[in-house]
Amino acid sequence: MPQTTWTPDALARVSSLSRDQATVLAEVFRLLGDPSRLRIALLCAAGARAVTDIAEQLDMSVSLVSHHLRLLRSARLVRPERQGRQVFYSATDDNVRCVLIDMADHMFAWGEEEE
Amino acid sequence: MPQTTWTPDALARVSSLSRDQATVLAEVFRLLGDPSRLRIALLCAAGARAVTDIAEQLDMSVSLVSHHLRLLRSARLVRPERQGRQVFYSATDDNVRCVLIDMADHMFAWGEEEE
DNA sequence: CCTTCACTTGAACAACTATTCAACTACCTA
DNA sequence: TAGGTAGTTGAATAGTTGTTCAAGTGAAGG
Repeated sequence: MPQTTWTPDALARVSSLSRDQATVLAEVFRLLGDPSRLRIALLCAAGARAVTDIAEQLDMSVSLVSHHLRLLRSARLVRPERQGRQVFYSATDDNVRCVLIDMADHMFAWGEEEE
Repeated sequence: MPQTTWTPDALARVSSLSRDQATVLAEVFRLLGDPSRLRIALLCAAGARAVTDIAEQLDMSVSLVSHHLRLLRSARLVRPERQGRQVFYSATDDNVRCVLIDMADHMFAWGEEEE
């Protein structure tokens, strides 16, 4: 059930973003705007995973996954953690995890109901 | 306050998107991944606006705004409505409006709190 | 009809991006 | 130390994208 009213604050903030604010915000959207990267990000949001495991599960080359992880890492969307030879990646914190999963879940449900 | 647990359903759905599902989902993120387009989309989400007004308010050329609106339109994120010589664009429905504003508001707050 | 306003469209171009391949580093173990 | 496993990184490339400019609609007014 869609919400149809927001606080004047939220509306004002959101509809009058400065160029700089929009750039920062868009950067995150842009990173999630690639199918491969989106799947990697969501996988990491669901729990820590090693690079090879991600590559295998998503049927991508390790190199490609690593390249994408570097971008997600530099935007602080995921965080690496060495454990022996493997590097486990996961969402940087609960906040990021929350936003990622909620957005995807929200938009996924939405995508299913139309048409 | 971040949510740290989700229904197994939501987690499973979100972390095991097929290539096709990821592509559809990523497409929307990709569209919002450009600063200019993001600002246009949010402006339309906040209320119906004519193309010239959008261009003026965001300091872009009318042509550029129109190009971006075409992309947002073809993804059914915005909807045109002729009124005399002007064409007013707004979010296609309350659901889209809700998702757009909530996502932006959410991520905007998040962007502010880090660092 | 002609003009003006409001917008759309197509071509063209520079900038950027996803992917692959090969070479490289880091860590473990035998 | 030698060798294998796990990941990173740089270059190269094919493809995509944002923006601009010029030309093109469609509607209203004279």
